[in-house]
Amino acid sequence: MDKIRQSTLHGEVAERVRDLIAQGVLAPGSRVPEKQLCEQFGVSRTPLREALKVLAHEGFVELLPNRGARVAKLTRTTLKNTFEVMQSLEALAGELAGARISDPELANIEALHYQMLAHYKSGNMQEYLLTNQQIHEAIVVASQNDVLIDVYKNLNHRVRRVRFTAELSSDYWSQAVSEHEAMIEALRKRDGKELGSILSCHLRNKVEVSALEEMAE
Amino acid sequence: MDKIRQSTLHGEVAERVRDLIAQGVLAPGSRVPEKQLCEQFGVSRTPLREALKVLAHEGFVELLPNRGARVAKLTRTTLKNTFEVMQSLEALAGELAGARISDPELANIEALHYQMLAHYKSGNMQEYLLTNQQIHEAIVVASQNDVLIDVYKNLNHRVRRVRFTAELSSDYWSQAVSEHEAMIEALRKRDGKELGSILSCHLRNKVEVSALEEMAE
DNA sequence: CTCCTTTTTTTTGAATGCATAATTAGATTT
DNA sequence: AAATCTAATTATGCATTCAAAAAAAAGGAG
Repeated sequence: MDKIRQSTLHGEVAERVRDLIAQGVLAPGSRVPEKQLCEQFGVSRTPLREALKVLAHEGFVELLPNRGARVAKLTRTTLKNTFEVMQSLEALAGELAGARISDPELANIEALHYQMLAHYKSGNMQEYLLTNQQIHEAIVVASQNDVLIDVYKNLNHRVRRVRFTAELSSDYWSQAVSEHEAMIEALRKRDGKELGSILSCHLRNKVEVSALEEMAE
Repeated sequence: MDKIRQSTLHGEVAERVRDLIAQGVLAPGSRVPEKQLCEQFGVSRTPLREALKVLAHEGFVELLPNRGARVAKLTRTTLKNTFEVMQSLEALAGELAGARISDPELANIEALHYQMLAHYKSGNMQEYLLTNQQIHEAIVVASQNDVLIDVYKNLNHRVRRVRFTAELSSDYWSQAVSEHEAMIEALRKRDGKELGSILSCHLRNKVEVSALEEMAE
């Protein structure tokens, strides 16, 4: 069952702006052109500004007094800090998922896992990273902790713009894959403790950080 | 050095509304009276509504289409989930703080610890809980991870309205105190691993949850 | 008196308006 | 021509206005 899509105008606008930032259309450090975006979206400044307030709170933009919103730069430090927190949240998610995951959810993750392996074999980095990401998200969802899911998704959003652009070294890549094997094994045994500790050591984040660090700031 | 206090009107308003919710002036489930609050704060509806969008994103209020904002109810489940995440974040904070805490920060936490012990001895629950809270916050700050600090503070905000109203049983209370002793010990040794594991087992949250559960929803 | 319908009032969501601050463009001086 | 000062333009922050929706009040039937 899907969540009720509460369509609020400012919410729609926020999502569009988030996309523009993620896609790099709005460059880090650049100002957010209110008027132009209003025309582009066909809305007045009110809902756009409401959206900007939310985005500022989320860390996507910075509000400078009397000079509007600027796209926030993703510094190396912030990126590292974000991954640090996400890793910890994933560890918690793994622990909880071990106890709470449903059979269909497990089956879905297994399916994703084999997909991911296929992408690994064929060397398709883009697809690999996407599927990898979906697995991690699925584990978080399986935690059944709405607050956790919420916070995780928000952090994930923030780093979206540097995601999927990384080049993994083959060493790290193969290690990440073997860790994923262990994760699936732990999940099948519904061993949350084990899954949690694998995830908290899982160096996916570290890999990405090292690969992405140069992109930030 | 304190952060630059960027005073935005909507930010101020958001804080005021948060306070009203925390203090119970705005009851859970009740509607947020825009007009009245505007008069009370002496601002127009624009900044108030901007604040409400942010508060909705933070989980303080819910926005219902064409019927404005309602104060979000803090259900037992949400409360439990929130503490679950906070506990995990504190564990991470402890780990990081062990490696990164500065001498003045440590001294400050030690001072707070003795204060807390004094409140324990004199049976002053209110002051005890407040100081206890300050210690946990100080550890989070000592992690030097801005993202972590940010997320933690936000979650802390959300549960503020049920904080400091709990009645702890003396058993739990004494155990919590002894755990705090161990925490301080670990901090002195700058043993992040140890501190992290103490915090992740620390049942302060559980205690509060059990005491607070009846208050929620 | 209770329940339902219709009208009035209030509230909400979003656009517009306006004063102030910031930016740009142009003029003046060196 | 470079630099500084001034005027025009534009952008921003907040208040106000307006149409549509919801809530409340008044009226009428059973």
